[in-house]
Amino acid sequence: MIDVERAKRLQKLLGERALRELEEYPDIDLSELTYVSGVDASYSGNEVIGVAVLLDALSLKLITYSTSRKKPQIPYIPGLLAFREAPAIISALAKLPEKPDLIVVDGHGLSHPRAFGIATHIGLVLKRASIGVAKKPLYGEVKLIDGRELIVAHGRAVGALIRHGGARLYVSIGYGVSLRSSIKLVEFMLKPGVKLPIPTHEADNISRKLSL
DNA sequence: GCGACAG
DNA sequence: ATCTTGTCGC
Repeated sequence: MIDVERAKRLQKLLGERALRELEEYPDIDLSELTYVSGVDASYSGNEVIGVAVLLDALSLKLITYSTSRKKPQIPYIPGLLAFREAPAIISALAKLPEKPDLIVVDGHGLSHPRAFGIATHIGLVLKRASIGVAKKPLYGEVKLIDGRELIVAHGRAVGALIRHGGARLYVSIGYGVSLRSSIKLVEFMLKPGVKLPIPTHEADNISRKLSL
């Protein structure tokens, strides 16, 4: 079992670092990407099932996927989701035949109480660009800026609320890619009739079947 | 103390 | 996340 207070202190330390480096995160154009991954987790009995799908970045077609099962080392606590799901997800990502250029995570990135949500956590551990896409808000205020609904947290614009087919998606910077590009890339990965970006939708799909 | 609270 | 009945609407 993980020490909750220790985990929060670690997040605060790494989150402050992430906020400092935020300005240096580069714009990343779709043309620079070859592979993109979508990750998700589900549960079966007392195990966390991590799923990582590998897609062609341009066509968004599924190439393959991998999974990993782990015993949760902590109960679900809002703000500490990564300590519960990231181990299985990172393990699954390591099994893919190719390293993705971008990882789309089911959950928040910098729109987190200590600026260190699961998307940022996974991106930093693997040193890969990542974006968080959550179905519900967690932390930060939505403000209209330049005609866009941005998520402001820790004094900075770290994400955006994107309305898609009646639903709302809370997109936030994960790691290594600017907010501007994160929004643009997620919008590209959204398709009519599918609630989530294709990468996480595919991971969700597979993840759900494996928990049965 | 009260309410909020990703998956 | 997962467990679950009925109900509303195309």
